Amino acid sequence: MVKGPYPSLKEVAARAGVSFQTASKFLNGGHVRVSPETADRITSAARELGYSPNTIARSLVQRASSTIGIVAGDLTDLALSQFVVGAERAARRVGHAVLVGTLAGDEEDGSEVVNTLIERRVDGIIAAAPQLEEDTAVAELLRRYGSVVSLHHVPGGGIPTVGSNHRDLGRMCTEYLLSLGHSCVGTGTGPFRRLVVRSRLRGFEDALRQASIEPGEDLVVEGDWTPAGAASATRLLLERRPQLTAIFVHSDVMAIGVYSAAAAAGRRIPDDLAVVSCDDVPFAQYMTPPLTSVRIPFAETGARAVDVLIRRINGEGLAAEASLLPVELI
Amino acid sequence: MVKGPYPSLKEVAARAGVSFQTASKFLNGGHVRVSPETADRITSAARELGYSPNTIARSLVQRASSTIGIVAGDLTDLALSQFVVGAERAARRVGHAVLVGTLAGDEEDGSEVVNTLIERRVDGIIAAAPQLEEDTAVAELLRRYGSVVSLHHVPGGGIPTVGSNHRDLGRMCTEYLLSLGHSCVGTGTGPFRRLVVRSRLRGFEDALRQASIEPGEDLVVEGDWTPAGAASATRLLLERRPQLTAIFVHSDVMAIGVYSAAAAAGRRIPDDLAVVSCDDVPFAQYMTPPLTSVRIPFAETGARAVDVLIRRINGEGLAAEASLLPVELI
DNA sequence: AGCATCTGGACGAACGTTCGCTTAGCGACG
DNA sequence: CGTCGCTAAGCGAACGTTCGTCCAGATGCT
Repeated sequence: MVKGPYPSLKEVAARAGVSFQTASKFLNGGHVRVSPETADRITSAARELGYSPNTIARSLVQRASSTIGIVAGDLTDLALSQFVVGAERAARRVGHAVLVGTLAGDEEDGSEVVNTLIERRVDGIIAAAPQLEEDTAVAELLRRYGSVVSLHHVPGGGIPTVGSNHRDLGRMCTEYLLSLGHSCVGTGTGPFRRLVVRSRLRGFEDALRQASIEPGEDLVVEGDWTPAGAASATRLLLERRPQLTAIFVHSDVMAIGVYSAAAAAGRRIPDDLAVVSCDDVPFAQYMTPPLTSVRIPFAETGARAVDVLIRRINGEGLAAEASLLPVELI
Repeated sequence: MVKGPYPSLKEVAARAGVSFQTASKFLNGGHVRVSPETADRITSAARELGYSPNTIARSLVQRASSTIGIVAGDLTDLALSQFVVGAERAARRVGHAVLVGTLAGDEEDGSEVVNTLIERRVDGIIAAAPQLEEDTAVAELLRRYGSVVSLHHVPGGGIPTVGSNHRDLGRMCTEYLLSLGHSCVGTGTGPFRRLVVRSRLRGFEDALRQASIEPGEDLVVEGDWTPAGAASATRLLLERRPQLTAIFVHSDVMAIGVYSAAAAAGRRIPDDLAVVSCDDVPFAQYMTPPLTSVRIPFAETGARAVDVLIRRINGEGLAAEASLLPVELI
């Protein structure tokens, strides 16, 4: 219960018999020459008093908080939480703390969250909330605020983005199904308004065309990331195209809905219906039958985002989109 | 790209023709009487300049950062992320920001994370990392630091805890299976070293005894939260007690492993083997067959934790364990 | 001996706030 | 007419650092 009044540099210095500025230089300020004996006195004074530097005061004078903010969407989403974990680790490694604001749920005010971060003078902001794709107010706020990196496309552009190449991902998944010998392949997607979804869809079409198959509109059903949506998408697909033998869905959780709908329709997986999805959640291989899924390197993306952000904070240029590569898995 | 030099109170005040202290009182300092006209001048000066209060400076003089720290374990765990989301929302509602430190992975140093938070002078800390149950170094650190609330038991005690009543939960799940007519019920648990696990186990035994069934040791197999562990636990259970017809597992993700093992053993669910678990992950009802699961109010627990913490920060007593209640679900 | 150079450390200022005390102006009251 | 009380605003200090400059003494060189 030490609490409240932390010992300050002044007290440490007094005990060591030096000026507090000297103590500051020695304790926090890197490499200043101090005679070995004073060094010793300061060190032990600090230890005895249990000195802990006050980052707040430091931030004030340095005008940098060594803190970055993350505006996160629904952390409950595995993808996002992996991203945040990756980002936090990377940030800590470079001496930055992470302030998170969640945007989960119905209509929380994005601007409010961002403003909270700004008032706390974070050095930079990472946007990792899909719903920001449609929020022009927040987009404007972020654009005005220099150091920002986003996981998703931000309306109006001008903000560097990190992520994976989802067009490749869509193509890869589809090609995998085609390579298995399937010729009638459908897809249950996420909401079309998301850029990722549209990218994956293009990849899907790419692959079909390359196999000289016309990617008919009836092969595509929009979903909403939920198993329920995926289940009804599957029903619809099977109804439209009874000869359908393969499905590419946009997330592992959706795949569960596909399994469920397939069972209800009396289709056996993978004999009557092959399924491939993406995310590679830890339980994918334990589903019956095991799910084929593409791993998306969310944690690495988080680390990458921090990397780009720090560079931006330090004023080093670059604005391009950084892409990372996905890997197949069974 | 406004960046760096935010306008300060002084600049706002200069533009409005008042002293900066007056501007401070009016803008941030609650209800001070100011003549309507000056109020107006200050307001518009602030708006024109795009003034944003500097929380850092405020924290320095007030010796309170309006920030709380969360030491979180693996955020990738749905339970924990729900908790964090709940906590963050609650914190924001009372004007506090949230600094997270993750402890995910092998051996990250808990003390280091906690120290980072302390150096940033968070007003209080919420511990939400299961592995802290075994970390006496961090426990000591937290105990010395007054305002702490934990989601898990902290070695040495002295730290208030929030959570659900897991003994009741264990009993509830087991009774449910018994009420279905099963008389040979087994359980696949989490690691025994976790208090939650032991509590649930006691509830399991309570229920069996109440039904006049001897809770044999061979009905219990320790798992590790993973589907793989649960699958082998299931195999072991079925091997020991071929007449087993019901299983209670400690998480929905583990339930997936049970399904998988049951399928491999040729047991049909729920005809040959009934399964109940807890967490109520969103996809539980879409598994085939739908999973019966107990909902644990993680988000509410997070909010509750913040509540207790804030009270502690304000010096209002109370140290007891606060419990919340779980609800059945199909 | 005189001067430049280095070394260990002190010192003042600044960062942007909040907080408590003081003050100028003004109407009311006895 | 002197005093009181009120209102609107100003002023100084403090919070715990970092940073650049300054200074005294010791040492080296000629």
